[in-house]
Amino acid sequence: MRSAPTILHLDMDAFYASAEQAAKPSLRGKPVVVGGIGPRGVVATASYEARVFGVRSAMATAQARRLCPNAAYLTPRFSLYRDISEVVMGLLRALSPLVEPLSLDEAFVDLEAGGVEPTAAAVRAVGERLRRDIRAATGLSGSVGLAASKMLAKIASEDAKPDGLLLIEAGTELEMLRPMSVRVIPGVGPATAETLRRAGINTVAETAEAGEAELVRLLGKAHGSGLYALATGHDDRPVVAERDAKSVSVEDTFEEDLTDRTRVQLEIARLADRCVQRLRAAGRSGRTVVIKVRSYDFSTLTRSETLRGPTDDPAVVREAAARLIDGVDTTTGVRLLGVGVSGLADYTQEDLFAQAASEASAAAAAAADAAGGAEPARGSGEEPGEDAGAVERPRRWLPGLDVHHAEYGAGWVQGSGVGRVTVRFETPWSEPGRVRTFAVGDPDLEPGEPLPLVRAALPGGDAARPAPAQATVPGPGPSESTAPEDVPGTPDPASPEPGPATNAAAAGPESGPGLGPGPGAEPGPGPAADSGVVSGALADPAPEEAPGSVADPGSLSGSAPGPGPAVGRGADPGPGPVPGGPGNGPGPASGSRPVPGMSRR
DNA sequence: TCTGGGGTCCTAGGACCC
DNA sequence: TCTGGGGTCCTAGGACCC
Repeated sequence: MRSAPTILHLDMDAFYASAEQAAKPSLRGKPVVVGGIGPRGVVATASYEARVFGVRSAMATAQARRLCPNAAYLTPRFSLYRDISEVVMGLLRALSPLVEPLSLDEAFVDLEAGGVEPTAAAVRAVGERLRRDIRAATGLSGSVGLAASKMLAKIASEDAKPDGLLLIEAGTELEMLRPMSVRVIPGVGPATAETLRRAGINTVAETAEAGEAELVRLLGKAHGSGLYALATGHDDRPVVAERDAKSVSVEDTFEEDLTDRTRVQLEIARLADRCVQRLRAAGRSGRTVVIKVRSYDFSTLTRSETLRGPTDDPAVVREAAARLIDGVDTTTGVRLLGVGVSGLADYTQEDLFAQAASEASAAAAAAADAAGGAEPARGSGEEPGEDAGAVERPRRWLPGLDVHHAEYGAGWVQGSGVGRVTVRFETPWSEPGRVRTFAVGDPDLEPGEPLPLVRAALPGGDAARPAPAQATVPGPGPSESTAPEDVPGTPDPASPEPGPATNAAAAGPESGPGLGPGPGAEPGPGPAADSGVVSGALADPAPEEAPGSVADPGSLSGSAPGPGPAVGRGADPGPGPVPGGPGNGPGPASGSRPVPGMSRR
């Protein structure tokens, strides 16, 4: 443990949800839930406004809908989050060469290695400036923890949320730590906490007092002694930049359990291909192929096979995966299938044949796969049955998706169904926009790309101020990089509507076209993933889609068509003036309250 | 309307070798 | 002709994290 709080931990506040609110002015100040939309989806991030209703990360989306029916339910747009993350990580790297990202929205920074004077005052100043810079560059807030060890810096940032900074003075660590629940210690999850609880250990102080021998007896060697060290404030884990991945895997949960053996084999082959594409994209090859099978009852098993040498050949991985699935009984129903490769080596063999093959498949697979890799409930259109090739995918207007209209400019799909698509025309820098409805085949409407949240966040840029109409070009570095991939492939089923309007949306169509598997469902063997998306959001009658809301004609007028009564939440954005309803300040961060042991993202 | 997707690390038993 | 010990690799499962 250092003698000065020179380890910084940054955690962006409600990252995905905040990014969506920043991108969609009509959602600011309103509950937003980002995650899987389908019947088996889970919440990735809930905005603070949604947390007030009890919505939490990792909760089933279905439960979230019950708790907070008026929230806007959006599918994640990873390309956007990745772009924002790159900007943030860039700011961190300007502070020190030692930056250790933990995910898109979290990282440790070793300020000492960055030459920051090891005093509380200097370190605090760096943290405050960082928070300002992040807000200026991304429009989002992040919380900062500063302490003498990784564990404490992380605990501090959690405590500082939202939109805060907490520095733990050297020497005061134990006193702050001891009364806390042992769950604050990284590595202590539900199972470990329960084991400890049964032994009468609930707090950090009790953990320390139990002694190392007792902890090892209860939890095993590594875990026990590791926990003892952390509980007594000993944490010398260094901040390490750049760690090579040790495995690559892909998996899909199906909307309905698979029972057909042929279908299971087909999905395994597809997953193997997607996995290899990712492996190759990373310039790696691997030696051990693993498949994962989750049954109808959620029990999960894995089977693996180690090859004689590393490979990045899709046929080899596909065959290994096929052999493995052959030995698994799937007659009772399969909920999830996965394929992974571990024992990674740097990709060396570079024969032309492989190269060509990879490029060929790239085109076909790129969109679908990239989307797949990035999107949970993707429904990228993987064509049923057939093989790659799918150049002509039916256009789907899934809620949340960015679009561009020849006349009205940039906007996003709020919902679609029955041959229509409703779009809200607004950009990150505009006022909340209006909603308009078009026929799904309207030639003036086309898929768009995520727009940068802050104008001119990049080099070339500097756009003084907004010029709404011009939504297109400003692709600043970041959004440009990945955007192309997933835009098209990214189906975002989402839901609907901000505030009160949501109701309308929900009510309307949802009931309309019959929810769920009704009659229309079963559109075929579509890949589950596929169906996932479509039916995901809401109804899904025809093969078309119909998630989201159908737009309410009412919204054309701009005002909230709403269900009149609408729960008290803010006024409808419509064209209206400032959104933030009554209580909430505009900032996403505001209405919040940290909720103790609460969520991550 | 139970429970995503992408990872990491640890444990434990068996095979195999010396 | 019951029987030791150690090391490494492989497989399977589980806990945990974001």
